[in-house]
Order: sequence, then C-alpha cells, then structure tokens
Amino acid sequence: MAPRRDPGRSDRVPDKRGPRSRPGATGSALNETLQPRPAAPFGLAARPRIPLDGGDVILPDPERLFFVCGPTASGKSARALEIARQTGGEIVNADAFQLYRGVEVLTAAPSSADRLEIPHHLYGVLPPREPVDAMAYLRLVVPVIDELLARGKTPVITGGSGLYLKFLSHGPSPLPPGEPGLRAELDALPLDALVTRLRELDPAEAARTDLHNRRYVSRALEVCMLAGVPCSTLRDDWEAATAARAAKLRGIVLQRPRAELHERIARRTRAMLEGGAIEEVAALHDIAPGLGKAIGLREIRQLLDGEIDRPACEELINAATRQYAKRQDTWFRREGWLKTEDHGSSAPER
RNA sequence: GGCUCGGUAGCUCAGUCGGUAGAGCAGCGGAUUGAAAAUCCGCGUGUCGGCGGUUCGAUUCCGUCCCGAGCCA
Repeated sequence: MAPRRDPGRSDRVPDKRGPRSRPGATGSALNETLQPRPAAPFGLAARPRIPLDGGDVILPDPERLFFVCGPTASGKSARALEIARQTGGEIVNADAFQLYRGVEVLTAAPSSADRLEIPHHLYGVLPPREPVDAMAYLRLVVPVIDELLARGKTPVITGGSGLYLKFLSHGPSPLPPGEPGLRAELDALPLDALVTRLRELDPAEAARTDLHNRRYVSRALEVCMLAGVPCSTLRDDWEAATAARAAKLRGIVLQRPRAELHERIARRTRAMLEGGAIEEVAALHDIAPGLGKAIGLREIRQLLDGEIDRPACEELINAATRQYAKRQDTWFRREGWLKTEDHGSSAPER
C-alpha cells in the first residue's frame, strides 16, 4: 500500500482531467467539436469551460466507516444508535432532507433524546433556502468524518439517500457542477432536441443513457458543454477508480417484510401529522427547489389550502412514502457490499 | 310513484355505429454519480350491475329488476 501521510485519509480520487493535473484542458480537436455551434438546433451560446469539481476531495478510509442503510421507516435511526453505543461511534447523517432545519418532524429526523445520548452530526444544518446536491453533501460530510476519526470515533453513517451515500462510499466522478442558467435553457427545450444534441456531442454517453429520462439526458449534455470533454470519458475514469475502494466498504442494509414496513410508514405518517408537520409546512417559505420535493410537503400544502381533507392527505403521503421505500429497496439491493440485516418481527435475534 | 342520467380494472373514467375492451392513478418489477424524498422504463382477463329477449354472435340493441345521483309529484 502506498505510504500515507494522514492515517485517516486514503484513496485520493484520480483526477486525470481536473484543474490540477491538467490545467486548462483546452485546444484539442475533440474540444473544438464539442463547442456549441452557432448553427445548433437550439440557441445555446458558447460558454467558457468551467473547472471540474470533486477531484480535490480526499475520501476517508473506507475501513474506518460503518454504513447503516435501508428504506424509510425501516428503523435505521434506532439501529444506528445501537451500533454507535456498541462501537463508541457517533452518528453522521446521510439523508438529503434531514440536512435541513425547520423540517425535523416532516423528515422524521432523530429525536432530541437520541441526540442527547449519542452525538448526531449534520442534522438540521442547512437553512431551507440553501440548495444541496450530492457533491455539496460530500463536501459537508468529509470534514465531519475526518474530525470523528481524528478523535478515534467510528462514524456511523446513517441514511436513505442512495446517491448521497454513494458519493461518500465510492467517491465522486469529477465533473462540472450543475449550472442553474444552463439547466433552465435545457429545460425549455423539447427532449428530442436534447437527445439529438447529446448524440452529436457524445455518442457513447447517448448510447448508455436512458434517453426517455430528461434529467439524465440534460445532465450528460450539461457535462459535455461545461467541461468541453465528452461526459463518457469522465465517467469511465470514475468507474475504473472506484472498484478498489468499494471492496473495503462495510455496512448493513435493513430489511423488513413489505406489509410490516407499510404499517410502520402509516404509523409514522400519522405521528408526523399529529406531531407538528402541518405547522412546520405552514411556517416554511422561500425554500430550495429540492426541498420543495419532500414527501408530505405538497400534500400538506393541499390540506392547508383546503383542496384535500385530512384522511386524503394522510393516504397520499403514505402512498408516496411506500413508493419511495420501494425505490430505496431497489437501490440498496444493487449495493452488493452492504450486508442485509433482517428486521422483520419474526427475525432471529441478532 | 313518474321522468332523466349513471353502474366498465382496487379508484376516476373512456370506448365498442353488435365481433367479449383501454387510459390515468394505485399496485408489482426495474434503472439511476451533482435536482435523488428527484427523474425515468416495463407489466392490464375485468362475470363491461343481475336476469331474460332479439341475433350466427350482446358489454353494446330491447325488456325487466337491483343500486346511485338529480328533477318532478
């Protein structure tokens, strides 16, 4: 293994095209072809290339982390607490929505009793209007983890946001960050125009992208245009860099029988509505677009506006939560490094 | 009691000028490296309210009954 100066850090993400190793990646014939052309089917102005973002992040040693994953309402918080007690660890949030302040009830953030017993990190740290994405989360979480490791504590990383977890577990692909102005332009165009353009700029990426999914097409196009390099080559680099690290990861994914999970979801929704979620939503204003997508937010607003009644609100939230839990199950099932832990009521004692 | 309009998938409804039917939502499965609690893809047999009649053939037309909504008494 390569000598390390800092025992708490390892696995620097390779950054072949980042600003440090390749300052000003400009001038190749390929880059010329990637420049938005004036005759493009839609009027995207030429843009200056912007530096790739993420190549400078130094990820923590995977062997010193422990991940607690699972669908919403599966009991992650309680299980993480047990693990933190047993290992002398502290809990680190990996939930995109529990990062926000002012929506603790709506997002089922850990109770203050739990937080008194064991230190919890990165809960309620962002004001509602602050946008986040997976890379921003990574930049928040890495210093917190480094600090725990320096104190000899095991970070027990707990949450259900698969993409955020994966940025921490596997590292980021150094790519340009999203740019709201460009996104707005792309959002205004019909999907087939985006697909046509992506096929021109990066056929390899187009071939493996779900071309029905506007988000993915738009993002791939955005990367090509902002980086001035095909998105596909940047992602290939990441795929290659990630395997060694993944082999050293440790963590669990909680599983419960579907019917039992649905019962827990229903119970939790009721507790939320009775426990202040409605008041939270009523008090929210000026929120980031991402937070606006929180399950329950739209439904409670409809309730406040008198468009639906309370039972309908509750059932809509339950349905949306069940669907989300299913998507989480599907995501975590693919993460082969996570050890499945059966938490059904008939499960054997651990 | 009379008249009118409805009764089709778990829900809301479309449709069949007579050849046994299809959308949205729900449900189930999947994808997913900077919006991710997002976004996207795949999966549709149901006594077409019951019973009769006409017909080679009725969910469709006719009769009758049941249920719901409305109007008139």
